[in-house]
Amino acid sequence: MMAEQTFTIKQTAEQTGISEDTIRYYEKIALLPRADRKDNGHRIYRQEDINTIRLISCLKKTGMSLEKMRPFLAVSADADPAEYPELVEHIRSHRENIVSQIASLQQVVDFIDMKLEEGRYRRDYSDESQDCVSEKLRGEPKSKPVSPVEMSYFSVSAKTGKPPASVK
Amino acid sequence: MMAEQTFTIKQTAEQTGISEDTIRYYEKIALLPRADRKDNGHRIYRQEDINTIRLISCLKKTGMSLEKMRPFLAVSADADPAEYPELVEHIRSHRENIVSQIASLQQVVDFIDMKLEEGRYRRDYSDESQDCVSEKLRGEPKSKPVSPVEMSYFSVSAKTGKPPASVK
DNA sequence: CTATAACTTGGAGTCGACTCCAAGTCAAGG
DNA sequence: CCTTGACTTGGAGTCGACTCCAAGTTATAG
Repeated sequence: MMAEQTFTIKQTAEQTGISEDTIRYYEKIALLPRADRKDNGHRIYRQEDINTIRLISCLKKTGMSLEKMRPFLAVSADADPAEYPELVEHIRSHRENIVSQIASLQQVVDFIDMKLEEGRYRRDYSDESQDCVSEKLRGEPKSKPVSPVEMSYFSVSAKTGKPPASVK
Repeated sequence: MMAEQTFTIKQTAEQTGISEDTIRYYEKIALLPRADRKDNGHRIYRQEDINTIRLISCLKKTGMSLEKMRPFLAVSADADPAEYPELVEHIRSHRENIVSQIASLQQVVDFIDMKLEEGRYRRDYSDESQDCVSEKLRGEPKSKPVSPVEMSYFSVSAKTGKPPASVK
């Protein structure tokens, strides 16, 4: 058996879709651990590292900032989450963010579908509908339903930015 | 009947969760149309404007840049999408983006669930699994199964189509 | 009359996340 | 030996999206 395959930074970039510069940048800000080097100083990556980079890329898609990723990577990298209860809370809360983000996204999809499908014979919708609202989320099929859900997620400040100007 | 309710920028900020500064900024970059002013020059907003701002906020959550929102807002603001076929294509394509983003997000949720639940009795997963992939999702709050996504979104080179080592 | 508050404007500053650059090292090929 | 190419480094520059500021206006309250 071969002693575990390794990759250059270029190969790693190709495999992950993250640019070499960005990978170095992640190392620079210590989001990634310092990669091992060959004798000539070149970085070498293993499958494990590629997985980590993919995880970063994945989390980025959820709108998580690089800073907030650190704890995730910690859990991912070493083992047992149960040993870091604080972290677990952190993560669980981000899970909720994501779930609500999915709802948000599904609503945009519904909104788009609505716009695209209803085509023309619509006169006024502008008063209550275009909050891209709905609530059921399923996968693909173009959903008709647009049930009135309170767009609670709208103002309740999802995650980005600051809290909504001190709610009275 | 009353001649349509209007709001100050402050009220609008409160209702939408978008700061006054940001609302003015959106106007400055013409993402929002120039708001009407009162005699004293203060901006006034109507329900329609608030809806538009909410739509922006909504689209932002889907990771869309302000620039790419412009066409969406055009469709939303005035009427019939069927009149702008180019736009419709644009939007349809973003819809696909979002759908795949939902898949992405669902996988992160699954990944988190996996990590949180398997708790400790897991030895190694680090070689192939932590691409935050999985495909089952037992009920939690609401969502049912979403879709049997493969990790195609993980960059063009989705290498081995190997199913995740059947988590759990 | 003053001062507080809610706004206006243009412009400057900040921050996260890259992205690019110059100068240097090293290995292989012509 | 010289060049080419793939890398290294530290640091500077860019870009999107705000966020803050100072100076000014108008309205209301004491």
